[in-house]
This record gives sequence, C-alpha cells and structure tokens, in this order.
Amino acid sequence: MPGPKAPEETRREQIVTAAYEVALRTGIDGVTLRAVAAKAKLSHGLVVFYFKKKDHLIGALLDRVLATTAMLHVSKDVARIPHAPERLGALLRQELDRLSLDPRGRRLFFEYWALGVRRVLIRRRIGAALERYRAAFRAIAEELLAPANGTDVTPDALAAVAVSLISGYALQAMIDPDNFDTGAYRMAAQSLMERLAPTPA
Amino acid sequence: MPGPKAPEETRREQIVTAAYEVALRTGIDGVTLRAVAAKAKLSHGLVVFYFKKKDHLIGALLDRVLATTAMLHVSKDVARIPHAPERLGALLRQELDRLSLDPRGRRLFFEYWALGVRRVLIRRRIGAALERYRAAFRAIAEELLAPANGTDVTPDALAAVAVSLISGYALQAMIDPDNFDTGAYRMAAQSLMERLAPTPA
DNA sequence: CCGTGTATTGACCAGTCGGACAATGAATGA
DNA sequence: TCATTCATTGTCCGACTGGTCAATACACGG
Repeated sequence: MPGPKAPEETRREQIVTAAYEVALRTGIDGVTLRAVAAKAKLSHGLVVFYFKKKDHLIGALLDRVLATTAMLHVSKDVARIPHAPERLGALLRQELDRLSLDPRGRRLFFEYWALGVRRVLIRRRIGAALERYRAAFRAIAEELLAPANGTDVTPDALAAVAVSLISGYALQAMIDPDNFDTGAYRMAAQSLMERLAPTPA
Repeated sequence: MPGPKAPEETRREQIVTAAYEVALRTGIDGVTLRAVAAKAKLSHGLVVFYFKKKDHLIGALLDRVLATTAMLHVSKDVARIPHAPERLGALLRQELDRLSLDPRGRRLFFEYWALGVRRVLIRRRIGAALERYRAAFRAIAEELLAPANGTDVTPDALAAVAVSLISGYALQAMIDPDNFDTGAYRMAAQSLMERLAPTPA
C-alpha cells in the first residue's frame, strides 16, 4: 500500500540528510540504500527512485560533506588584522579551533578523501575543494611575502604548507588524541607562521 | 581433490603477500577472502584456515603496510649533519622525496588511517606508528630548540608539525597532482624548518 | 604397509547488497 | 466522475560476502 505523497524536491534533501546521519555514525561503508531508507523512514525502493544509482547518492552526500566542513570563511575579526603575518597566524588558529569541535564531519571528509584515491569523480571534487581552501590562504601569503621577495618561498607553497598544518593537525588528533598535545601544536604552528615576516634572510 | 602440502609457515606470508598485491590494486575494500585466495592460487577455504577471521588477515596486512611504508630511517648522510636545523630540514626533505616514489603504499596507509577512525585496534596501531614517527623528529627538535629555550615551541609540537608537513604533502599531492607544485612545497617546508634556529625572538 | 594427523579443497549456507519491477495509492486535469 | 500521471511500496533477483564443514589427499611415525 503505497503511502502518501510528498513529491516536493524536499525528498532528495531529506534522503541526503538521512544519508549524512547514517554516515556520521557508521562511515561511508555503512551508507547502504536500506540503511538510509530506514533512517528516512522510507522504502529503499524510493531511494533508488530519486537517485538512480547509489553512486549518485554518495555524490550528493559528498556535496553535503564539503559544504558543511571544507568551507573556509575568513571571519571579520581576522580580516581586520592589518599586519599580514599576524592575520595568517590568526586564520590558522581559527581553523585549528574549528577543527576541535565536531570532528565527526572531518572524519567523513577524510573517508571521502580515501575514497577519492580510487574513484576519479570524487578525487576531482576533493581536489577542487582543497584548491579553494588553498586559495584563501594564498591571498594572504602573497601580501605577506611581497616585501621579502628575496625568499625562496612562493605564495602557493606557503598556502599549501598552511593547509598541511591544518590537515595534519586533524589527522594526528583524530588518530591518537592521547599522545597529541593540541595546545602545544597550535602554539607552535602559529608561531611558525608569524615568524615568516621579520627577516627575509 | 585436496592439493599438495606446503605446510610451511610460508603459507601465511604468501597469503599476506597476495592480499597486499590485491590491496594495492583495488584498495582494502577489494581485499576479499576469495580475491586473495585467487591471487595466491588457493581455495578461499584455506585462507580462512590460516586466518580464522578476515579481520586477522587485514590485521596482518596492516603489519605489512606499516613495515614497508611507515618506517623512518635516518640515513647516514643526514645523521652526519652537525647543525641541527639543517639536519631537520634534510630529514624532512628525505621523507618528502621518499613519498614521491611509489605512492601506492602510502595510499594504503591512508586507507588504513580512515579505517582506524572506526576500528579501535587499527586506530591504536596507526597511532603507535605515528608516535614512533614523531619520536624520530622529536630527538632532533630537542637538540634544535635547546639554545633558544625562550621560545614557545616545544620539541613535541615541532615534531608534530614536521609530521604534518609530511602527511599534508602526501594528502595534497596524491589527490590532485596537477594543482600541486611539489618542488615549491619542498623548498618552502625545508626553508621554514631551517628558519627556526637563528633568532629565538 | 597402515593408521593418524593435518593441509587442502569444493560445496554449501545465511546474510546483505544494489537494482528491477509490478502493483498500488494519491493527486490532478479534463 | 474518470482517466492519467507519478510517488511509493514491497517483493524478487542475481551477485557477492564471510564463514562452516565434510570429504579428500598427502606426509609421516610406527
């Protein structure tokens, strides 16, 4: 006995939301058509009705993951800092702080990253997200490195290093929180970044 | 018709080797009892005969992965460098170079990393490997930071940062090699590390 | 030469997965 | 009011999974 109608576009979002919740608890592997349907209180047939292939569903789920966890907004407070090195350090700290709350989303991001190693479409989208992430840092890096042009550090590389500091933090903190002193790490990373400015050496 | 006997302890290694080859090509998901058995030219029943549970097999496979890819040997050339900052930079560069060749093993390592997020036993072993990796850097970091004790950077944090630079490099380079300038990154990372010494500031 | 233990096989099982599909219900327009 | 459209359901299917197990062939000690 087919149930009531709710043919709004909401259905897709509802399903993706259910998938997201499932993924948070059980990982991408746990995102099965039936598990998602159960979480959304639908028949699993309906899920494949909206997303013809399961891959499409996990693609849509990737959108959700990227939207909620891989976006970088430079807060007003940070943007207002005049001195470029300090601004870079502050941005770094802001991101590290953000990482500390709700690590579950980040876990999903890394799971997708691992998936991307084998699947081209996912790899491209994650790569693009990383590139956008780097771009935000690159802007500051250019400004910072402008005076000390004699240096062998390019803005692009500096941005990549910043991203490394952030993702490396997440990676290490996730895998053994016990042996990882997050406070000390943040101090060190920030101080390292800010130390770039004074002497181009 | 049960085949010939070869009851040596070699069988286990042979199976793990087959599993490793399968994993390199198809990822950990592809490591199925039957796939491994086929690769090793055995019946899948024999695989479960040696490794009672599949988990034991993927545990043994993790050993293999860690042994071949997560070990850090400080080469003689590097160890002989007297000046600590330069030594740290050289070690960093050595590891980054090593990452460039044969990324397949590293991919597996990161796949296990993602797996570790959900599975406790794997998480602990990866965490331990990571800690050993950090320890190698910590030794140099202590020596490096000794004179400039006024600094807010602890040896532990510096080691963690070094690991971040390495894993972050792998992360970004593997996912989109096109937009990632490996050469510039290596220059920047090394120069950043070596810049730690001169002025404790 | 013959049992005994064990390495090895293949068949089998229950479970789960993604996907196809006919049947059914509800809304909608004529 | 009735036919049409389409969202929704449950069922069914084939493939594959991890795991069990009886049957078998081999090596070896007596």
